[in-house]
Amino acid sequence: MKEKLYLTTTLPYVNADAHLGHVLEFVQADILVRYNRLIGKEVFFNIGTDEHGQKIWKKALEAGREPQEFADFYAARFRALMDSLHLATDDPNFNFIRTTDEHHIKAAQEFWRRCDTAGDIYKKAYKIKYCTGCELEKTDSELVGGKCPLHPNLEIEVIDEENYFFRFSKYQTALLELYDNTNFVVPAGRLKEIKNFVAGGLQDFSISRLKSKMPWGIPVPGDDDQVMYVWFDALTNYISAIGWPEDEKKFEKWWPVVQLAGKDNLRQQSAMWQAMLLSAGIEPSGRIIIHGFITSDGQKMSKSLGNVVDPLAVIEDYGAEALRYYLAREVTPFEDGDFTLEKFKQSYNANLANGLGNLTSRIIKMYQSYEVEEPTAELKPATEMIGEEFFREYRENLDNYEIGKAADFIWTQIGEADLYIQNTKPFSLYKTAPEEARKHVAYLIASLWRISVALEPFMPETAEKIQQAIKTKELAAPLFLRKE
RNA sequence: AGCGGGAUAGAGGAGAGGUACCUCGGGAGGCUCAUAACCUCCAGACGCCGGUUCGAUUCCGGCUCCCGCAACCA
Repeated sequence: MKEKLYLTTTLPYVNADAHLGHVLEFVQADILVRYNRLIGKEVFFNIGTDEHGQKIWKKALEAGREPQEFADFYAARFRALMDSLHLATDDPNFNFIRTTDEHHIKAAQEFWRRCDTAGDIYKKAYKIKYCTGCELEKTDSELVGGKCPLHPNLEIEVIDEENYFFRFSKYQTALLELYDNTNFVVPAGRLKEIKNFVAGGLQDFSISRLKSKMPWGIPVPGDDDQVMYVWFDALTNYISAIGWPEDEKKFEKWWPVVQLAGKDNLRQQSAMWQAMLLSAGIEPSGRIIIHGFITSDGQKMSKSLGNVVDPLAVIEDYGAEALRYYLAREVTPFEDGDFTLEKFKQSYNANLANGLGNLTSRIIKMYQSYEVEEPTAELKPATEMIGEEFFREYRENLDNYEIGKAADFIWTQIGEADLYIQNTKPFSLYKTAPEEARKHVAYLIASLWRISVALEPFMPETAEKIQQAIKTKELAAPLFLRKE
């Protein structure tokens, strides 16, 4: 039987277009998905959009549109982005979930019932601070001297709202036990962080909102006045995506999940969600992999700083393959990584144009000019080849989610091929000893083929182009032209 | 206050108890298959103060400076 893997990203909240952070996670996920398929696993790949909640409701109101219409608009744009990024969307085990899908709504409600049956949901009055000037809830951190900084002449009102709460506190011990599995959260530093947090004590959190104030959510079963708070609803997507609750067979086949999430999601994914699963009587997630943020010139990207990079613009100028390359190799998988257009261009020119692209051109040119025979025995299918000793280091890195190090392996091979050409000089040898020259070129073709195999998870289209060029002895167009 | 991460050539990154590596940039040379590409060589660095050690940039302690997080923002 084939080994299985269920991998999911965090669902982005669709109140705006995707930014580079989302794209980083999508690309990391896609590389892991493609790699695991390459080594022979059957992989279910879940990705999608989180569509309920106050922010979307408000934005829709402001725009004078229905929240669903608003969510549809952004969901379609996110879905289109998946293809623009060359994600493996044509695989039957690719799933794009929307939290407004009928099936997901039913699953979220059933999940609620299970937690309720377990005695983990209760109603209590919940005090919020409210500024009548802003007509908004305020948190303590937003207040200055106990008053709203925008309306210092008004008193902050305290409003009591009855909401449902989830007994998070009940699961402290169970969570700490879960963290005894030292690989539950990767990297280790993040596991330590969440351990410390949970050990410090947990407070129950609210999981519903008054429908009269904010109707855009999944109805709470058995209470027409309340809708689910968006987190409670959204987290259940990881199980509803694989058929929970009614398709037990499918669920059993894929669960537990390996999740990718940003460092801001550490608590939600590795503590809150796990407690919810325990409450509902479902086995916890398999693993949570936490990545960092993309900064720009060392600073958080933000509209006010004007340093936001639009992923679509980068794809427009350089192509998705180049963006995938940068995110995979120049951004460390677990720490923050920096992205500026300047750095991007530099890396593109050095590694894609001068490196991979130029190497491919020079090898293919000699291959066709010197009438070299195809080294057929060396051009084995990728799925067969990837298990060879040659790729051991590459596989070990990807098995440990070390995406950048696996990419380094590929570029080491590229460097060695360039050096091999320099040392054996087939281009001058061809004049005096053409057979010798042909042997060297055949060797180079085999190297280039191996490079293309390793490249598949990272740059699927480029890998395909290289293999085509080898098969047809013809490079249709240079892979990556230098940008000035 | 607390928690976490970081400080490595001009810039950006990797690294390991004992010749400190890579990319870009600077200098010199080589090659002509290639996308002014590719190859070789040269110059240039481990924040500060202690400790452990035969030996620390790497381990430990302190200091200085930066950057996150601080309950639901990838």
